[in-house]
Amino acid sequence: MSKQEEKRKEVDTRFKRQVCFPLYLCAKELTGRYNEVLKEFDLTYTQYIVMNYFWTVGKSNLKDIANAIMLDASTLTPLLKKLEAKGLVEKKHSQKDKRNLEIILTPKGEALRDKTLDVPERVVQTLNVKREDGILLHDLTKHLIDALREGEKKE
Amino acid sequence: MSKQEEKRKEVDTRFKRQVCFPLYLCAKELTGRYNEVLKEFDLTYTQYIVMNYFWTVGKSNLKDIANAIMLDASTLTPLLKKLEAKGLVEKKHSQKDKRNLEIILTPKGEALRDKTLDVPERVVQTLNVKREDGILLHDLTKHLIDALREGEKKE
DNA sequence: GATAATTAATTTGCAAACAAATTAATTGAA
DNA sequence: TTCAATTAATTTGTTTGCAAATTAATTATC
Repeated sequence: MSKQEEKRKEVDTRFKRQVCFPLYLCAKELTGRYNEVLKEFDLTYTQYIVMNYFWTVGKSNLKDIANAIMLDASTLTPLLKKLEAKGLVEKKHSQKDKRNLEIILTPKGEALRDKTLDVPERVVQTLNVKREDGILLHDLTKHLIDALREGEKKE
Repeated sequence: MSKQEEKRKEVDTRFKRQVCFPLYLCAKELTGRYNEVLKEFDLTYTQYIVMNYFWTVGKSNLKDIANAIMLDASTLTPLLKKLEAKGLVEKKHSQKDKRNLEIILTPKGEALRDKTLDVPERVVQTLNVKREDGILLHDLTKHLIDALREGEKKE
């Protein structure tokens, strides 16, 4: 085996053995930072993600949200109950199909949008990451997610 | 504002607004794949991480593990109890300092090492990611984690 | 040497997160 | 049309994960 081949094998092994761990740590740390900033709005990171979905897409039903943000329906049921308890969303069963749960923003939920506009910026400020690294990280993870979802379709 | 400046601002905003979400999804998906593969060894991803720590470092105490893999002590207490119940580790209070909980691998825990050697490889095979992308992702997240830990020290 | 401060681990309480089972409503097939 | 299959959401059970409070042991201070 040539030196180059050995090197490639070593890097390969490193990748295979550890690629998940730093990723897992990063995600955990970053959502932690979000949670700190979001505390002032009485939101958790996941709740914030769901609210972002509403702010972007508007009203929706549980299944579509679950699909869009890749969360299990059984995770969303209690989460939406909490958002409802906070007066941010309202739920009602669809007339067309009573199985469907339609969820809409309340005025209070709508109003929260502007108040939280600078949250991502505030989080990024607490990390000392170079802009290029951040963009690269974003693109890579986005690309990976797209590939995974593409893969799921075929199966 | 020049076209280039506008572009930079747009990318900046995109980074600030979304860098966390794809990362969060990737980590969730990847740990999910690990969990699928690890089911056959009756291990969860986090339990596997802790076992990896023992396989690399050897015996340790709760605080050092918590620090090394960035998990709260209160997360590890029940996890170690489960590993103990499975007969993979043993716990005993240190003679020198009775507050310290020393944890060591049992022969069964030691033996599991070889059996799980190809787990990372099997997980990577289920993703269709290019080797370079994987290495890049690894390096970026590792770098980010290092920066975050460095930042913590100063505070 | 007694007491205060610190430290290591545990406990408690709460919020994800998913798998598997269940319920209720709709669609499809005989 | 009736009954089976499918679908949307919920419930149940288990594991993470952290924050805050607690317990037990050690170290520091007076």
